[in-house]
Amino acid sequence: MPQLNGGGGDDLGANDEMISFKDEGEQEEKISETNSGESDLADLKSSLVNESETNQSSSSDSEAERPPQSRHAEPYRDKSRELLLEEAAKRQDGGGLFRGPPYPGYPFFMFPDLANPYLANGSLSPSARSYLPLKWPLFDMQAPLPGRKAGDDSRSPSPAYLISNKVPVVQSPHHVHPLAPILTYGGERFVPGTPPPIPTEVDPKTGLPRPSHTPELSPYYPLSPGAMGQIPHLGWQGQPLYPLAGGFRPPYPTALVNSSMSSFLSGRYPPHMVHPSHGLPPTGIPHPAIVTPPVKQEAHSGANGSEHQKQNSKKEAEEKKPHIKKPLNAFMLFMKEMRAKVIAECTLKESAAINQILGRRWHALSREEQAKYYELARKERQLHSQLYPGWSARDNYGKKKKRKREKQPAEQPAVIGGKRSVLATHTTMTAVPAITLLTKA
DNA sequence: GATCCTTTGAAGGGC
DNA sequence: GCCCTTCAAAGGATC
Repeated sequence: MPQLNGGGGDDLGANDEMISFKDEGEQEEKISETNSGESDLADLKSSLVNESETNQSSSSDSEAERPPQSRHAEPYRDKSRELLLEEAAKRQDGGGLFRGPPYPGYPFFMFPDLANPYLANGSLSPSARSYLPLKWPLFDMQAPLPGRKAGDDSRSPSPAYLISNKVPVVQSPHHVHPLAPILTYGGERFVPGTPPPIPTEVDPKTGLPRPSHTPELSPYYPLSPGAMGQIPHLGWQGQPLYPLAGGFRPPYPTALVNSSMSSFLSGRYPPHMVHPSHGLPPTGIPHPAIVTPPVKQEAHSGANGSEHQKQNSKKEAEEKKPHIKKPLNAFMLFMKEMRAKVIAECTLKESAAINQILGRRWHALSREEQAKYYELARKERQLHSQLYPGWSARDNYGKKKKRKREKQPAEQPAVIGGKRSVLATHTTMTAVPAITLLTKA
C-alpha cells in the first residue's frame, strides 16, 4: 500500500514508490543511452526490423542479462532520492514564488496562486498570466510565439492535427505542449478558432451531447471563480478534466498546487457527492477516470419471464455503473507525455514497439526526473482516492475480458497466448519480460 | 468487434 | 512479506 501520509505535509517521499531499477547493467545502459542520444531509438528500430540479427547478438544488451526480478528484489531506498523528494516538497509548499518548473509536467505545482488566479479587481493575476500560456500553449495567446506572428500562422487557428483526436505521427512541437497528454488525460484539443456549435456538441464516442466551450470563454478563462462551475469540461478526446476550483481548469484540482487538497476536496467535493455510485462531481463534470459504458439495447424476449428480466435489469444496473479507471502510475504518465514524441521520432505506430522504447527511456531517466513522475502519480492517486473514496482497483477486475492464455513450455518463450510475440523475438530487451510472463503463467 | 501485444507501477488477494 | 494477477494507455495486429 502506498504510504500516504494523511498528515498535513505533502508526503512526497512515498518510499515504496522509489523502486530500484538501476543495477549495473542498467547503469551501463543509461550511460550508453546518454552518450548516444537517440541511438537507442535507432537501435531498437533496427532491432525491431531485423529479428535474426538481434537474436544472435543479444548478449550485448544489459537488460537481457538482468535478473528478471532484480528491480523488485532490491527496493530502492536511496536517501538521496528521499532528499530530492523533500526538496521538491519544499519547492511546492513553501516557495510561493513561481519558478521555472524543473518538470513541466506539473507546472501547477509551482504555481501557488492557481487556486485564485484573480486579483481583487477580478483580473488575472500576473503569475496566472505567465502560467496560462505554458499550460495551454494551444491558445492563441496575446503574446505570439517566438518567430511566429499572432494570427499569422497558417496552422492556426484550426489545423487538422489539432482537431483530430488522434495523435499525429508528425506534429509541430510548437503547437502541442509536450505535456499536453498528461495534462489533460486525453487528446481532445482545444481549438481557439473553431468553436464548436453552441450550445452543445455530440461526443463522437458516446453519442451523448456534451456542452462545449463558447467563444465567450477567453482562452485565459478569466472568469470569476464562481462562474467556473458553469464551464463545461475542457478535456480532450472526450475525456474531461478533473474538476477545477478557481478560474480555470488544470487537469487536477488546483488544490494540488498546495497541500490543502484535503480541505479543498472536503469542502468542495464531499465524499458522498463524489462517490462512485454518483459518478459526477458537483460540477457535473465527470472525472476523466470515469468511462460510462454504452447502454446496450437488448432484445427482451418475453418467454423467459421475470427471471430473465431481473437478470437483465441487474446486468443493466451493473453496466450503468460508471467505470472508474485506475489512476495512472508514474510510467503511464510518462508514456502519455512521451508517446507522441517517440511516434514522431521513429514513425512507429505500433504501441507495443513504442512502449518498449518508452520503457527504455523510462529507465534512462535520471532519478530526479523519475521522481517527478512518481510524485505526479502520487498526486494522481491521492486525488483519485479523494474523489472516489470507495473505489478499489479490484472493482475493475474482470471488466476486461481476456482470452485464456495457454501455458507454453519455457523453451518457447516467444509464443504468448497462442500468438507469436513478434517484438519479444525481435529484441532481447523484451525477451526477459516474455519469459517472465510465461513463468508467471 | 474483441482481444493481444508491450511497457511499468499500483493494488489486492492468497499463502 | 512475498508472489501473482489485473488494470491503467495506446494503436496496430490478430482472432
